Amino acid sequence: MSKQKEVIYSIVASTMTHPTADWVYDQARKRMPRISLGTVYRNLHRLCDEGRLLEITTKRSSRYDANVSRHSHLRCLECDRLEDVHQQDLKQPRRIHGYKILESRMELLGLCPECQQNDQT
Amino acid sequence: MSKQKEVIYSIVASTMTHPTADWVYDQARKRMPRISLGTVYRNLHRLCDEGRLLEITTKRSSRYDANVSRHSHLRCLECDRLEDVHQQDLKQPRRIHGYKILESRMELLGLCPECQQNDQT
DNA sequence: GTTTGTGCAAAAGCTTTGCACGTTT
DNA sequence: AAACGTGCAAAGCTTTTGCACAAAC
Repeated sequence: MSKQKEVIYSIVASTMTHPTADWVYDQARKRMPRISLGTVYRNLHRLCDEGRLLEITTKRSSRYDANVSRHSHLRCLECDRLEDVHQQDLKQPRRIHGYKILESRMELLGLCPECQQNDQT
Repeated sequence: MSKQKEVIYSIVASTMTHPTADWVYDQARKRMPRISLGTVYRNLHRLCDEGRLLEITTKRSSRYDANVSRHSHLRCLECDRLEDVHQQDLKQPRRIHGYKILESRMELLGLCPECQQNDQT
């Protein structure tokens, strides 16, 4: 684990804001002024591959989360703010954490039949 | 409703593949060779604003869906294929439409307290 | 000394936008 | 003519990548 990777992980782990790569880069430069954005992206990907971070795809950009346990997200349609929601909070329907809920989407992620077959090859 | 907008809507409505803007552009050019990609993007956005299309954000790009009724999505982690899932199909847990399910995410979309306040101003 | 990671800069998507022109009313 | 939509091209943003160099093993 390189010094850079360690710093990047600790930055993501230290916040609840689900930061973008660019925000992580800005923070990282405070500690390592010569770090490059490419390095930030490379390490964020590696950390995701290792299962230490979660990547959440947003309209504008990807966001990263050090909480890799099973949970859902609450996103503001206006400012793109992203928050964690725990399972037990999901009982109330129209209002959670002060948000006015307008839509909910369930996304199931996996492998389609074709890709499962290709994997065996 | 301009001729271009009509063509764009009908292309999205004619497929179940949740196409990207680029794919829509390719199809549209077959009918209107001089249509531009900018026009495709502009009209896709207008159609979303009018509630006639749904935009689904993917890692790679945005995808569009003419089925605006409440439903969930099934996405292949490998090839990015996207399919609709109906509520009643969600009972079986690990396998749906032949997909091997690896993760599921619920996303709640709405307005955060701050944006609700700004809206009133 | 081989492997792995880095900084830098360029390139590669996808998407948006300024502008002049065309269409519609 | 005023309002709106278009085609084209340029620009904008996020993300990826090739390369030479540095660090780690």
